[in-house]
Amino acid sequence: MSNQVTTVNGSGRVSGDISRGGGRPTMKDVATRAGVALKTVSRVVNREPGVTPETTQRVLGAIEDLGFRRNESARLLRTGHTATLGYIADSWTDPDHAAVYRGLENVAREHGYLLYSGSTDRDRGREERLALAMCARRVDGLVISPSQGAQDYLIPEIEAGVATVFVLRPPELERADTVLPDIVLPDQRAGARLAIAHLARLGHRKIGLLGEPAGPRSGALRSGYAEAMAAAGLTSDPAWLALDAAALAGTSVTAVFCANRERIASALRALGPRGVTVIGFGDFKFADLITPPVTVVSYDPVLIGSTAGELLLRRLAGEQGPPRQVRVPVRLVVR
Amino acid sequence: MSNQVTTVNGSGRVSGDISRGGGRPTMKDVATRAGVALKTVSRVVNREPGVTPETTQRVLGAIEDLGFRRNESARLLRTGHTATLGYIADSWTDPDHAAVYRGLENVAREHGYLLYSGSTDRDRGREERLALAMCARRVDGLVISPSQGAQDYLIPEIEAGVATVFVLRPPELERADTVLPDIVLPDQRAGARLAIAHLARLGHRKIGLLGEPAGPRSGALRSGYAEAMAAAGLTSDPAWLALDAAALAGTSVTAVFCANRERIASALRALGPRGVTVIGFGDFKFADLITPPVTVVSYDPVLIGSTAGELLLRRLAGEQGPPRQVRVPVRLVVR
DNA sequence: CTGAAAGCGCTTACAG
DNA sequence: CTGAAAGCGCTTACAG
Repeated sequence: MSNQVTTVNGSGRVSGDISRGGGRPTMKDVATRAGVALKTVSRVVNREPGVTPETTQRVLGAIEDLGFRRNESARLLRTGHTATLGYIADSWTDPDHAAVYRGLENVAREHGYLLYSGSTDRDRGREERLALAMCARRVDGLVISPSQGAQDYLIPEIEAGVATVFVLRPPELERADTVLPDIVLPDQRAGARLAIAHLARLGHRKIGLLGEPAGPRSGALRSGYAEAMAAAGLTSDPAWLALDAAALAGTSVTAVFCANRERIASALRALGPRGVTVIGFGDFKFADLITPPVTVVSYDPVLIGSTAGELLLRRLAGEQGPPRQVRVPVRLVVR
Repeated sequence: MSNQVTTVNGSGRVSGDISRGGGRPTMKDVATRAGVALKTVSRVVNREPGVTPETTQRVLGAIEDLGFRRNESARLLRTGHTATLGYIADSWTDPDHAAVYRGLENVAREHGYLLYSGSTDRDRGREERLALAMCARRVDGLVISPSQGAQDYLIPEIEAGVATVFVLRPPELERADTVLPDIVLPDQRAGARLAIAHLARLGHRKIGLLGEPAGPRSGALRSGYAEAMAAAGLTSDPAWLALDAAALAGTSVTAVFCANRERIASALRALGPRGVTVIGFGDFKFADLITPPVTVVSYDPVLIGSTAGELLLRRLAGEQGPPRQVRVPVRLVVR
């Protein structure tokens, strides 16, 4: 797409130029104008009792006249906490990460927290820089989708009291709560079992796997697949494990199990109307409009976000105890 | 989907309970430990010149021993700005709003800004509360996707120096920069023209409109459609303007122009394999997998976000002048 | 009912 | 090269 943009100045009806104003009024200014002490302004602003109606009116008048709005950052500096949480996602264009944010924000809003956020594109360096920048601003808590690699940089922060919850993928660090879908835990293959069992029920016996090219996580998926095949009473040809989209059309498999949305799309594009059943991890918008129909293993990412938020708030409320591992159920969306 | 989640405590291998630590070391603590004045610690931390290597080493040692990390919020309070921008979106599950965030974050990261963010679900009250909460934290700038209604609550903030840019939809307030796709400006119907002209080229003469049910924006779309029909030399039946998904199947139209992604999906679901051509605003992931193929009018939301960020930075750098209206081009994705 | 002082954790302006 | 004091905009603890 073209990067060209068009700029038009003014609308012909506007009041004038935009210029940066100078200096906001402070409580001190309000106090001077109202002829009271700083502390009295503070009392009025905080609705503390023990101020006569007349004084209150004078102060409120001065606030109105000056357009005073309290500097929350200054208040929070004195108070010790910041009423801020941070969220570090992979990417805003990944629907799961965006949906986790929605769930987290719901909880944050209800409890008066504001959110810092940023994305890493799965770059560990960006993850660390973002997390430490948020900690330097003294966020009360952090929700992180961990990139590949250790999270040791967080240990001093956690010890200093930053509540931390990892979501969506298991972290290496074992000193924080986690909220994961039931498909990524090493000892639980609920997702793979659901999918393979469904295909077996439909009569499929030759089921291929379209996974990640390589890396530490591809092994977990493969063993999950193997386990699920065995559980369904099926044997798997080693060749079915090493599939990529191009090889797919040349095999004898009648169904293919895909690691994620991108793989589902690759399989559909490679196969065309060949009658091979496609199933995989991750539902997506308007998936119901695709022919042939594609069944998916799905979970509720919004629930992951809200659960992470609630875990965070409980820790901030003082809950002690070992790290919690919360599993969000997966389900089959049959099409 | 079930709301049931499973919690497991501990992993059997962890070092112990999670507990909130107490108190971070401050510069004062570092100064005491290093046997220097506060100001000297500040010099070392800020890499100011004029500190002997020996003193520097003592201070760095104390920082290391204590695990000191400067409180950025306190520094910024003194400095006067916050190096923070705010982004207020409709919803994180709307791909356009998430993509705008990506573009904005790219610019923010390069320039050392952190981002507050929140979503409104198109609720004006939430928009106002979020924006004012961010201003109370003294964000330097704000990027807002405006909900229905006036944005007058922002006037004092803009006058106090909060740089503001509206994105995606035109605001009522005329005192801020805007970055909009070329389809929503009242005097520019590029998007509608592109779509209708394309259909006319394919030989369609009876083209329906599947728009918003009602409201102030449905009128704009209808006149855009009418204008585009006239520009293509076609006449439009009033009945084709009042379509909903259910009525669609009963009309004689051979093509239908849809206001947004949701309408595209409704049309496809209602029509099935009926041979009516569907076209509309808004591309989406895996749209190429849908049969019959659907052509869309699209734009680059990431570019909207980065452009908004650059506009913001220019204002923060002191640029004066009338509000700028930036238009991001739309294009046809033919399928 | 109201206020003067000290402090949150840092930087700025000035002195030695 | 180093430091003591004042201040960013607020709240806390105490006094009258």
